[in-house]
Amino acid sequence: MRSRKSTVTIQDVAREAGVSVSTVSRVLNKKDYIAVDTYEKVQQVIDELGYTSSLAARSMRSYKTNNVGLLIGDLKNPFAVEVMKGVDRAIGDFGYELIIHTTGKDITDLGIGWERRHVAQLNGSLTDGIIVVTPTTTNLPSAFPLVTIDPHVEESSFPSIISTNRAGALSVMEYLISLGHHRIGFIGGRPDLQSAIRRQQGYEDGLRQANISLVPDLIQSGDYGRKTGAECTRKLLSLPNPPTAIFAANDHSAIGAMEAAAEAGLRIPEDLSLVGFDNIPETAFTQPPMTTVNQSIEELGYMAAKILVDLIEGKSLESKIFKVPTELVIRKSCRAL
Amino acid sequence: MRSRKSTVTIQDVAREAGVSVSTVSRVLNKKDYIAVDTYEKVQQVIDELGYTSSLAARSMRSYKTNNVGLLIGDLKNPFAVEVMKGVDRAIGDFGYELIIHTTGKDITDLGIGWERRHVAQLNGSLTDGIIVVTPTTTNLPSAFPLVTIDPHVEESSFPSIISTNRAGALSVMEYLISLGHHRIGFIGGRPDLQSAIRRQQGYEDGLRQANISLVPDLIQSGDYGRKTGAECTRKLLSLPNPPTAIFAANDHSAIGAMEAAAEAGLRIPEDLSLVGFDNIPETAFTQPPMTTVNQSIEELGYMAAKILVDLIEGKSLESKIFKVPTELVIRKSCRAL
DNA sequence: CTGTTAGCGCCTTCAC
DNA sequence: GTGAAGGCGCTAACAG
Repeated sequence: MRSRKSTVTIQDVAREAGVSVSTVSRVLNKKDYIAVDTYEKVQQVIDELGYTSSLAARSMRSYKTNNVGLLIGDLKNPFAVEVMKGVDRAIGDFGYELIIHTTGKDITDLGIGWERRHVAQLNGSLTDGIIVVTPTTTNLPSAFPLVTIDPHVEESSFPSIISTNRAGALSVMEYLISLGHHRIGFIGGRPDLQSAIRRQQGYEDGLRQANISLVPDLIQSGDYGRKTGAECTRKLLSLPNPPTAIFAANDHSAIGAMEAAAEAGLRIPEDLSLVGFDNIPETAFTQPPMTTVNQSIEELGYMAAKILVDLIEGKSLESKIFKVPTELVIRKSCRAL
Repeated sequence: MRSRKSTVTIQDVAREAGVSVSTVSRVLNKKDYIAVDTYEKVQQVIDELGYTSSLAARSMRSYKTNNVGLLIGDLKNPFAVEVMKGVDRAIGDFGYELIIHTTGKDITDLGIGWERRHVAQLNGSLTDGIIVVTPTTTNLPSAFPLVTIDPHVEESSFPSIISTNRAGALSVMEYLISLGHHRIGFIGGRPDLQSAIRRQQGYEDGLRQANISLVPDLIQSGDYGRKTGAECTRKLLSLPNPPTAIFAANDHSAIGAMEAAAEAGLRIPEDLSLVGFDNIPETAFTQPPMTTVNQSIEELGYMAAKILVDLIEGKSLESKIFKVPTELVIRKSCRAL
C-alpha cells in the first residue's frame, strides 16, 4: 500500500501559485482567456514542481484522452508484435498516444471473458477507442469505437482489417503451377487460426483453378512450427510419389521443411521447390533465399489505427472490411520443371 | 466528444440489483463477508449488464492497480521490443498485468521532458510501478517504484538492469585473439547509446589485455545500421594493411560487413573473420552462420519486471545494479590464422 | 452483513 | 478573468 500523498496534484500547484485549481486547469488545457501573468506564474510553478496531471483523473472527467488502446492477448505471438509496430507508427502520425494492454499469460489460460473485460476496462476511461488483435469473440462492448484485426470469426459487428491470406496463397499456387508443378505438397498451419484456414483455401483454389485434382496425402496439417514443418516434409517425401514442390503455410514451417530436405539429401530448388508465407527476415538469408509471400502485418496495424482514428473523430466509414494486400516475393527456392 | 452515459457503471448494477454501490464494490473485490444470495444476485446482474469496473476510477481510489507500466520511447527499436517480451512473460508469472505506453513518435522529436511526463502520468494512477527502457535522464519522479533498463547515464538513482556489454565484447576479443588475430577492425555503434560505448570499451580492453596496441584506423564509428556496417567495412578493407578480422558492434552492422566483403570478393571466414553482437535470428542463417554474442535482451526485461515487483511488494533489494550475462555463440564466421 | 458518507484528482458549469 | 461548487466511478471508513 502506497502513502497517501506522494504525487504532486493540481491542488499543490494551485496553492503554490496562489490561485484556484480551476485556474490551473485552465492553463493546463490552454482554453479560455487567462491573464498573461497569471498564465506565466502558474506555468512556472508547474515546471518547478514537475507537475503532471493524472491520466486516470483526467480521463474520468473529460471523456477524451487522446489515447488509443491496443489489446493483445499474447506478446509471444510474432504476429501481434508486428501489428503493434504498425499501430505505433500510425498513432504517431495521427497525434495520438498508445496504451497497450496485455496479461502475459497464455491466451489459452484466460477465460473467454478476458477480452470483454479488458476492452471495457480501457474504453470508457483511458482510451478513446480500441484495437483488438485476433479477437475470439464477437461479444464485445460496442459503446465505443472498436476495430478488430484478423478476427477468428467470419462475421464481425465491428470494422475489421484482414490480410488477404487466400489471395496470397492462390498467387503462390499460380506461380508454382506456371513453373510446371503438378504435385504440390501443402503444410498447413494451426487449424484454429483464420489465417491458416484461408491459406489452405488458397492452396485448394489454385489446384481447382488449374484442374489439378486434390490429393489428400499431399496435405499435411502442421502448426506453424519449425519442427512440425520438418516432420510434415518427411512424410511428404516418403510418399510413393512425392511432390516436386512444397508450399508451407508459413515461413517457420518452410524453414523446417528446408532442414528436412537437406537431411534427405535433397537440394533446393534442383530436387524440390519450396515456398513459404510471411516473409520473415530470416527467409532472405536461408540457403537458397526463400520464395515467400509478404503480407505486411505491420500494415494491418497501421490501417487499423487509421480507421479507428476516423471512427473516433466521427468520420463515416466506406466499408466494414478492409483488406491489406499480400504479395509474392520471388527468390530462389523454386525452379521450373 | 462522447455521450455521457454509454458505459454501464457500478451505479447501474446497484440499482438493478436493488443494493447499494458499496455492496457491489464488495462482491467485485471479493473481500468482506457478504450474504451468499446477495452475492449471487449481484454477480448475476453484473453478468447480465456486462459490467466492468473502470480502471481509471478504480485506480484513482485504491492505490493498487495490479498493473505494471512499461515506458518505451520507440517501438521501432528492436531492443525495446525484445525487452517488452521479457517483461510480458514476467508479469504473467507474477500475476500482474502490463500497460505499455508509447508515443509512436521518433524519440528524437520529443522534448526532454517526455519521460518524466509519462512516468508521472502512469504512476500514481494507473500502475503500481514502472519500467523505463533506456531512459535519457535521471530526473524522474521517485515517489513510486521504478526500475530502469540500460540507462544512458552511468549513475542512476533507481535500480537498473544492464547487459554486460563490455564483458561480452571482451569475450569476443579473447576468442579472436586466441585464434591468432592481431589486426582486428571494429565497427562501432550509435555513440549516444551506453551499449555501444561499453562494447567499444570491451574491444579496447581486449586489445590492452593482450598487449596489442590500438590502431585508430581500425576503429570505424557506425550507427548499428546495415548500410553503415557495409561502408565501414569498405573503409577497413581499403586500408594499406587491412584487418584479418572484424568485430561489429551489432549483428546488423555485421551483416552489412558480410555484404561488403562479398562485394570485395572476400570469402568468410577464409579471407576475413567476422563477429557480430546480439544474436538476432538472422545470424543463424547467414552464409556462413555468424559468430556473435547472445545477450538475451528478453532476459533483461524479465529481470526488470521481477525486481519491480519486489519493489512494489516492499521487499528490500540486495543491490542497485543487476547484470544479465552475455555469452559468446561460436558459429562459422571465424577461422584460426 | 449492508448502507451511508467522504473523498481520490480533475474538469466544467455558474457565479462574481 | 477568476473562484466556488458539483460530480465523473469507485473504494474505504464508519455506522448500524
